[in-house]
Order: sequence, then structure tokens, then C-alpha cells
Amino acid sequence: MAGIEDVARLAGVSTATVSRALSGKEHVSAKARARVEAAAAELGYVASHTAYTLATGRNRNIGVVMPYIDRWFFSTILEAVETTLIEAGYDLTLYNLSGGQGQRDKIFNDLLLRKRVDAVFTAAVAPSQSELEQLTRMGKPIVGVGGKLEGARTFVMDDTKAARLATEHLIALGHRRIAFIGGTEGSDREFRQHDLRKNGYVEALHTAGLSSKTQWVAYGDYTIQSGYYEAKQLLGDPRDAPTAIFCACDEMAFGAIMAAKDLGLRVPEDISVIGIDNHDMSAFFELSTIDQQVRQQGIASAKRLLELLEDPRLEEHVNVTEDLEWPVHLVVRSSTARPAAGAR
Amino acid sequence: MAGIEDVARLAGVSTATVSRALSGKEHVSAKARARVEAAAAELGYVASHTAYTLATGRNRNIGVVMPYIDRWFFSTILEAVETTLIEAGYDLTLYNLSGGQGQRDKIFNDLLLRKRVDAVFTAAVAPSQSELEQLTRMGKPIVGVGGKLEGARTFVMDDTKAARLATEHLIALGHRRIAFIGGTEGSDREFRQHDLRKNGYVEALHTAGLSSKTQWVAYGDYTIQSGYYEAKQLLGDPRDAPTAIFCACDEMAFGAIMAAKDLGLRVPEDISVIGIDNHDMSAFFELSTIDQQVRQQGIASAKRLLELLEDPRLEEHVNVTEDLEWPVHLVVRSSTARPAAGAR
DNA sequence: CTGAAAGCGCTTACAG
DNA sequence: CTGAAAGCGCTTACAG
Repeated sequence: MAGIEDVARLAGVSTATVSRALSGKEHVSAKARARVEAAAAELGYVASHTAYTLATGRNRNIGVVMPYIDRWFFSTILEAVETTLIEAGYDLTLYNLSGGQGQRDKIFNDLLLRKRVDAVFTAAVAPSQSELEQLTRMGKPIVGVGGKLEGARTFVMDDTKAARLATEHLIALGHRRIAFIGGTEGSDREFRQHDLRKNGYVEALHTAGLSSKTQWVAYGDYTIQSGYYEAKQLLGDPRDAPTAIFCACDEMAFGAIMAAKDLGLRVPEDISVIGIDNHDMSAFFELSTIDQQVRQQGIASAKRLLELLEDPRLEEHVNVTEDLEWPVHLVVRSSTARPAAGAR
Repeated sequence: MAGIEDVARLAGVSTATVSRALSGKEHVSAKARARVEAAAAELGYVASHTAYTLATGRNRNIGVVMPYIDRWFFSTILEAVETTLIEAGYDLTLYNLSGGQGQRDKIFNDLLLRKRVDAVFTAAVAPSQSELEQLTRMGKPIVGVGGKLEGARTFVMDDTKAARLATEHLIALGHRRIAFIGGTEGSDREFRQHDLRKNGYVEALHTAGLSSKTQWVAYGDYTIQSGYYEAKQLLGDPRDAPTAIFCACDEMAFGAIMAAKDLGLRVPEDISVIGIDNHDMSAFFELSTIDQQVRQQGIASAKRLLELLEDPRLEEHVNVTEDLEWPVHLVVRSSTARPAAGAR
């Protein structure tokens, strides 16, 4: 394995010059630079990143931590972040939290601190106060998506606002009997996403002078299966079936559409369905939804992180609260329409 | 930031003893060990992984390269591999190839070689001969899934055999008009997965004395959408519609089932559908399929890689061809049945 | 069992 | 512009 010494010898210069030439620094004569480059090419020299890190303190590596990898939001964010980082010459070390509290502690108290990463990117993960302090003390900035972080920078859509918008769309179409399929009360790992979205739904109803019956609020788990199951229960009700269903995510909405079809109901003639996300498959399902541009969210937040890393005065404000509200847009497709005259 | 010197000073021993005590080595008195541990705890000392790497040459880090992250097979494999590695104390650096040839070259010729990873895990990616040689020269073993690798160790299901089994299941039920929805001819990135699966389909038909009409072979792209579209074309044919469809992956099969329903056809009474994968949603769709246990495949192959890394004689056989055929199982659910009497 | 010291392979003030 | 040398923070033969 050719080292920097070998290159220096072959080029007839010192290792300092080799280092300067190869990293594109100033103060190297054109001649020396050319000789070094030729020698490096001839030897197939690749600088040791480890030595670089030890000497400079820079890793050019970002730690990414998320609770799941195999769910749409997370794998989409991950792909976007990875591509953005690679382009900027950064590596990505992946930590997923599916292994429980023990694994989580190990990641935060050990792996993230061993100076292998320059910064941390979180998706729907909230570091504890002490975890955050430790990272800040080591000068490692954090950027998150999927939920606000007290004491760090985040890009997050306003869940309540998104839910209100979806519900208002249904109300404006003339729906009065609107059901909601959310997640689990007070749960959703670290953030209260379910609660926020349910709040938006309830707020919109109240503003319109409508009531939210408890039998119209169902609890799924953000999968197609649960959307299907819950929608069947709602739609099969012989007395009080809704004319529209707002699902807290598109995947549950896909399930709801399939449930309606299986019951012989037409979407949107008999039942309107709307979701949140603008999932890759939403166009296929003709689903009206609230677009949160997940891919762009990943790119933008990764870029923000890179920007911080290049800020020479980063130390003065490693981690400060900075909520960037990510905009949402209503996308109307064919799963929502005015309710049939008789249905009201 | 407390360093090893600080710990040594506080414990009243040398840095050599600190190093030995903290890494659980032999030849440390119980007393010294206790003092070191107390000092390390008091100072909140975390050893620098970079210095460890530079001194030992070991990274405890695996490079994982895959063409996609946001597709089911890949995100599932990734989650399984990540969990297995973390448990063993290894980190995972993720490289995804969606950025084209330029990114690919950068990853193989630069990132993977800078001595940041001890080994490489590939999913449906075939390193070129020279890429493989370089990694071997640096003593970095490769383990892959999703396709055989000449000159490296792989865990792969026999695509042809899986396809044959799926087709035979349909034949055994009495189907004679069996369609196939595959991928793109000769494509599928680095491996000829489509071709292999189509071969299995054709072989099974021929063995049973059946012919494979060209109008019964359709080309999708492994998504639900394409399965839906292609199935509609097949099933809508007024003269020559099949009684069964074998899809090269479960996601296309989901699409096929939805297409059948939208056409007013019953599954399995009017049309049987089978896939390959045993996707997380296959049970929900009642889909008969060929299980390839993706999660277990990820775990097993990651373990094989860790095993190699701990082999003291690894250098003698860093990368040798070793095909481990991953077993497949037929899972019969409710999407396949005997064809209706009139349909034959 | 324990410590002094070399070494891992770079980068970067400091002199020249 | 260029080079000698210190330094990054560990590990590990080698002596004792």
C-alpha cells in the first residue's frame, strides 16, 4: 500500500509538499504539483482518511439516526440525505433504533461520541437533554426532520396545519360526516404526531361548526393494513357511516380506498378519502393528499447541515433552537368530491 | 475532552495500562483495573476511535453498497444488516448508487479504499473485476446478496428455481394458460434477474408440455403500478386471457390483484395470482408466493461477514467464490386455486 | 503486572 | 514555494 512517503520519494519532494499538492492547497509550484500528481497516479495512492482525521479532527462523516429504515418516510429521507452527502464528499454512518433502549444508549453515549462523526442527522428521533448537551459540548451540530427539537435545528411541517387543511378541503366540498384514522394516542415514538394531526382535524370541524363524534375517530398504525381494517369498520356501520375519511398518512388512505372498493362503495362518489404525505404511490391511487415533499425535505436539511459544518464560527452556536417550518401543499386528485345528495 | 493521558494521570498509572484495562486485555491487576475504570467514569472518557484505527488498522466499520434504499428488498436487507452489525459493535457506512456511474466510480475507487471500512457488503451490485481485485489486495472481504459474484461470497436464492416452483404450483392446480409479468429483458442493473425468472417460468411450462405464448409475457418494472397496468392488459384481452398470472415479485402481484378486482374479476375464482418474495404485505393481500426470507438473508450474510473478519487466517482467502444457495419455500395463501371449469 | 517509547499516516504552523 | 518536525490519540512489542 503506497503511503505519502512513497509518493514524496518518487516525486522528489517532501511529504508536506505532497500533502499540500494533493489537497489542492496554495503555495505549491505548478511543477511540484505536476510531479506529485504523476507520482500519486503511478502508485495508485489513496490518502488514509483515518490519518487525515487524526491530524485535522475532521471526519467528513455524518451520523444518521432513525427509528426505522424500512418505512416509506424514512427510506425516502435516507436516500435523499445520502445522495446529498455523497455529492459533498461526506460519508454517512447509519444508526437505526429498532434495537430498543439498550441499543439507543449505546448509540448516543458511545458511538456518536467516539469522534467518528462531525454532525448528527435525526429523523423523528428526539435526543434527550443530556444527549444533546454532550453532542453540543463536542461541537457536533444536529439537524432533524419529523418533529421539532428543543435546542437544535429542525425542518418540520406543521402537523396540525396539514391536518386542518385536509379536513377543510372535505368540509369545503360539503362533507359533514368526516372520520379520522390516526395513529396511537400519545405515542408515535418520540413525537406526538398523532395528537397534532388529530387536533388539526378537530379544530377544522369546530371552526365549521361541526362536531367530531368519537365513533368517527379510529386508531391505526400508519400501515395499509390498519387503514384497510379501520376504514371497513367505519364504512360498515349501518347507522352512522361517514361520507369522507381523512387518514393521517397516505398508506392508511390506500388501505381505506381498498376497503371501500371491497365493500362495493365507489370512491369518490360514495366516499371521499384524503391523506397526508404525497407518497410515491398516491398518484396511482388517485389520492388527494397533503404534499410534504419528503425528498426535498431530506435534501434541504442535509444541505443545512453541510452549511453549518462549513461555518467557521460554528462553535459560537453549535446547537440552537431553529424551527424551519416546512411548507405543505394540498394536492387534489380523484379520491375526493362533493358527497352524493342523498348522503348528507 | 478527556484523553487517555488524563485518565492515566488521575488513576496514577501509565497510558499503556489504561489502554489494556479499558479494552479488557490480560495482564492488568484487579486494583489497577478498578482505578482506571473509576477514573474513566469520572472523566466521562470515551476512547477516540480514529486513534484506535490508526494504531491497529481495524475500523470496525462495514461499507454497504446498494443501488436503491427506498425499495422494499433493499430497505429490508439494510435494516437487518444494520441491526446485526450494531449488535456486534460494528458501524455501517452506507453507499447508494443512485447517482450514476460517476458516483459509482467515486465510491469504489476512492471511498471504499480510504481504509475506512474493513469489509464490503453488496446487495444486487456486482463489483467489476478490477474493483474486486483492489479490495482483495487491501484485504477487505466482500459478501453479497441479490446475485452471484464471481470471486466473492454470496447468499442468493436460485431465481430460476423459484420461478419454476411458482409456475409448477399453478400447473399442478390445473392451469394451462399462465402469464408472466417480469422486469426488463437483460436489465435489472447488474444481474439478469428478469431473465433467470423468465427462464424458470418457461422451463416449467415446457416440462409440462405447455407452450409460452409471447402475448402472455409482459414487462413491468417491479412496482405495484406496473403490475397493475400489465395485468389489466393481459386480463382485458377478449380472446386469449390467461387463467393465472405469475409475477416476478410480490409488489407486481399486488398490482395484478387490484387490476383483477377493478375489472370485476374474482381472485382466485376467475384468476389466480402468485409472486416471489413474501413481502410484508403479502399476507394482507392473501397472496400465494415464494418466500425468500429477506430479513433472515440479511442477518445470515452479515453474520458471515463478521465471521470472516474474525478469522485470523483471513488473508489466505480474502475473497474466494462461495455461492451459498439461499433456500426458497412455497407459501400458499388464497390468491391461487384451481381454474374454474369453464375457463380451461 | 507495568511503563517508556515507537509507530500508525497524515497535516500544518514555523523557519527558511 | 518548500522542508523538518511536532502533533493528532491511541496500541503494543519490548524490557523490566
